[in-house]
Amino acid sequence: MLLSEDVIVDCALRLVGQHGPDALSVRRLGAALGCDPSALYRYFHNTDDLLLAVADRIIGDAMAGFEPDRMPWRDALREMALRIHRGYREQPRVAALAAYRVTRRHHEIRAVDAGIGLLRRAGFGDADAVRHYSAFVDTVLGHAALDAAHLALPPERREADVRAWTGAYAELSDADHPHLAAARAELPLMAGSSFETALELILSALDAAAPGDTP
Amino acid sequence: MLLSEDVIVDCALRLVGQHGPDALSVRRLGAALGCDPSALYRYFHNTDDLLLAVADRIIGDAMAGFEPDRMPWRDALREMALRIHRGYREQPRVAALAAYRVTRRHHEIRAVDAGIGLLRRAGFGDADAVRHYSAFVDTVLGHAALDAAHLALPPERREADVRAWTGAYAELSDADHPHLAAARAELPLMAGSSFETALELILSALDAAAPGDTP
DNA sequence: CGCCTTATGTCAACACCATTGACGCAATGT
DNA sequence: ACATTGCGTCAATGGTGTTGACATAAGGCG
Repeated sequence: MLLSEDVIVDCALRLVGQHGPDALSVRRLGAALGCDPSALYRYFHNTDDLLLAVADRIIGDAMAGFEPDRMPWRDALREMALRIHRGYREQPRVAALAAYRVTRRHHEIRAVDAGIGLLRRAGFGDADAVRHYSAFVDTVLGHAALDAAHLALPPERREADVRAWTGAYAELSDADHPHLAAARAELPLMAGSSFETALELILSALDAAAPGDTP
Repeated sequence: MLLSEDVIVDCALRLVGQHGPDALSVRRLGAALGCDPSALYRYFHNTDDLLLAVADRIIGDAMAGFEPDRMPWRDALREMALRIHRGYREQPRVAALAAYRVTRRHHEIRAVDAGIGLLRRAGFGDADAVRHYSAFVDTVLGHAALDAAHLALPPERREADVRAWTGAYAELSDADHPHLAAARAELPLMAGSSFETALELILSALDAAAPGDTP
């Protein structure tokens, strides 16, 4: 028994980390494992299934050691968001492929249970807790996917995007773009990630909407 | 001269609209146009180039007729978000690949100018206006990418994701997942898009943070 | 022990995909 | 009238996921 789900997922993460997202193909994976590509179908129904397993591994690693019960719900939600975001940011190439998927696997299920629990602790009713958790986690995943996609770009393309905000965007005619002209000095702020700003906005909105703590 | 950039982009949009996102391939496009697939390379450097041309058309269509000056800044931001989200949602395959790009083109520049203008009108200083616009638009784009990617999935996989929330997720042991158990009846809420909930959260947070209107 | 079943990896093949370079043809400008 | 250019075709290359038949090894059991 050479292969196993874990061995394959390990290898997939290593492969994508080293050779980019396009390296994740059944054939290359088989070559890296030293087995026939079709052998993988003994362990995963198809490539989508494999991708979900990889995504769940990322979630599990990111959430390892998370103990939401030891802190206020806002802080716990913030830490959860930062963990997920960091986990995907460290594997940008996988994140770009998998951030938007429902893995239906163990680690994701645990995370969802914890997240909904935090919002119930904030005083939300069951329906509101689910709705707000959904909005919260999708916002985090959306930013993670965006930032990951940006990180996964070839370096020269990424630098061109950054330069756009400090260079090209700053040279537009003032008449056509009065607000860009007024805020010209601040435009480089557009180049970085806005994840933390958005996270604090969402958290403050949830705080304002929460019926009341039940600590 | 049978072909042209416009004819090809038109056909690509029609093709995706009629036969689903997977229909967008050079071969099918060639077949639909009645020409050899390789003829498209006379007009576009590669498929990515073609995709960006299609994306540019989508952005232009989505923002056409937007007049932010005619309404309160919150309503204008909301409409802007809905327009961008709808535009991408109608072309999921294109959105999934292009939502995170900085186009640096005309329509994007206009939108950024308008958005920053709205936050300046809300009373934010230049730096805060840029920071908050960045967080706002990235949240919208992140959700658009997520929803689009979900819609771009093959139908049976999308349905499997939806079923996960109504089926598999509802059958977990209560002891291991107390909050999922408590909110079991509400879990199907996780299956749909959370974009509008998140949008209202962000808008209310911006509203609360705004120093004061300058209408 | 010997047989039968099951698990697991191999192999060849199918049907797609993007992309490229050589080729022919027709129109255009000189 | 001739050369050049633009444009579509053709054939080929090398990549992709997935499938079904085949071989081989491992246990379970009479």
